Amino acid sequence: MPELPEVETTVRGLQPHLLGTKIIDVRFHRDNLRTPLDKDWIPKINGQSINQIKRRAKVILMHLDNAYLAWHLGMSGSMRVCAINEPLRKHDHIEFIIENAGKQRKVLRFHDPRRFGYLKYTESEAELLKPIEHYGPEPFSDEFNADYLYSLCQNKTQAIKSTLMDQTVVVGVGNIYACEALFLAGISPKRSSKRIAKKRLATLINHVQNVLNDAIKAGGTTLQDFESAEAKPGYFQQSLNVYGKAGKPCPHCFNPIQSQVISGRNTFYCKYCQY
DNA sequence: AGCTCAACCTGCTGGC
DNA sequence: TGCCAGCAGGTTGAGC
Repeated sequence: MPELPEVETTVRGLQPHLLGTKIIDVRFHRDNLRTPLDKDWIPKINGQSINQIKRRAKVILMHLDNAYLAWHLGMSGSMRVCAINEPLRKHDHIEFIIENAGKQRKVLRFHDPRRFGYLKYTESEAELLKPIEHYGPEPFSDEFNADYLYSLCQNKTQAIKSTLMDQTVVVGVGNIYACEALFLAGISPKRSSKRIAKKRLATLINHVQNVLNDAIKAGGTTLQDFESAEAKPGYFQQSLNVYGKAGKPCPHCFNPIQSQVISGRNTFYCKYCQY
């Protein structure tokens, strides 16, 4: 997926098209994504307006008049708004027909080849947030600071990269941006979390924030499956330093970038610049 | 308690 | 050219 910048880009792209519009109809083109799709609520949301669209962690939250929706893009999901007569693409699993104040209709489509995404309907905000209530702070919040991260790391022997990708520690950092932030901070992804000085963790936090911010500004990283809400590709991939660059020269020292699986995920780093 | 790994699914790429 | 193994941005839960 879409890591945090891609989800944020999607939210920003959807807002101008969807806010204030009314849901006319919902169509499912299959029965299940990661979890079964429950059709019972469809009649309940027809006629409701979309009043708010926001992001928490990697989840897109929509507030309707009397209901809430949580969308997760999984590993390959994307959402786009298009003309109502545009032909369905393969893997367009969900459609929301929407109508604006001028009675013009468009369609919101959820596309997800690998079907790791989900759509959840609830009628209370508490229930909406339940699946993500154990999550850690947002990476841009004041809560995500060196004191916080240092104290958490004290009882963790696992690799710092695994800690960084743990959504209960901080949300939104996936494999790409974990690799990139660790490279910029000069910290080896394999280093035990408890063996990193607080000052270095402060540097790491800065780079996590910078890397995510730059990616949001660039409209998200486009790999194979990501498309932003208006189906324009993002451009951040041009500025990746190490991710996916095994064997290519390190931008700092020109030695070849290494790759190694850490906690089941391929990890890219420079063994000379990161320790 | 902390950590690792498999599983969920399809599509693309690279090697033979 | 064509086939097939391997790999891909996330998350969860089982098992060590």
